[in-house]
Amino acid sequence: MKEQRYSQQRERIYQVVQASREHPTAQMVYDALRPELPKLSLGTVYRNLQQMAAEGRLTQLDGPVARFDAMLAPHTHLCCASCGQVVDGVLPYDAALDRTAVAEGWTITGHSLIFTGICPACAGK
Amino acid sequence: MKEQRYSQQRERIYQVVQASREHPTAQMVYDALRPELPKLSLGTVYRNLQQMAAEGRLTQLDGPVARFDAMLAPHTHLCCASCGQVVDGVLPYDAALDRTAVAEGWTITGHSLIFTGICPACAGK
DNA sequence: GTAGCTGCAAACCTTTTGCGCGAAC
DNA sequence: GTTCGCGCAAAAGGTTTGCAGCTAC
Repeated sequence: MKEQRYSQQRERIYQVVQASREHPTAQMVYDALRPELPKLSLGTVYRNLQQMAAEGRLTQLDGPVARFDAMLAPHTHLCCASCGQVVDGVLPYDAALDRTAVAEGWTITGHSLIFTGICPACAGK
Repeated sequence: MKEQRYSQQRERIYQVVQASREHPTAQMVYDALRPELPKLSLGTVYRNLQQMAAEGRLTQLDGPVARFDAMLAPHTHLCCASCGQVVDGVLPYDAALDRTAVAEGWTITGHSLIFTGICPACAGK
């Protein structure tokens, strides 16, 4: 395992993901930081998000474009089919499911429960 | 709504997705059809998969690369974290969840339950 | 004859990567 | 001083799109 050094950029990227409630994409993080770090590179954002996801410091949400979540406690998500926004769900994550889902030979490490629907903003269009 | 015409390509694309149990990607469908339809274009595969997904004739599975499923009955999926393969899960889909998950102002249309783990093939590496 | 669909190729967007310089230790 | 991280730019997927010709109706 490689030694990891402090970097201002990584800390700010993490803070942006943590402060946001919208599970930002790499591009969103980049845009959010551009005003204060004008020299920031999008490649750096990707590198750090991926690194923190690998460490388990962030969770990566699959989708057409990857989103990141700093809330590590398992929970569910709601995804709007119209605008693509993702918000946290109210239903708790049921870890017991992982035990009942075992299939022949598989080792289950977790699950993701994503509800699809229309968000309030898009419903009124 | 636009009128839709029959096309040999679309039918074969659908049949490939339906016949496969691996939830193929566009590229996989393309490769599968190349021998019999050498002039087939990857763009045509994408266009038709997307069109059938929009119609509800296929389901699109999110991920780093999009996969398609012709099994419309709700069910769960197992995704291998190592090789990325997706297989159908044994646990039935619980439609009742959609009613309990309602958040302020949202209209829920369905949900996706994806288990992550290691498949038998990758476990033995 | 009139749309719709195809094949082809270019464009797009997201994500990854190679490299030389600057920063952390 | 050594190693790691950054910024930059190019490359690498995956997916979409414009267009001219062919096809279903």
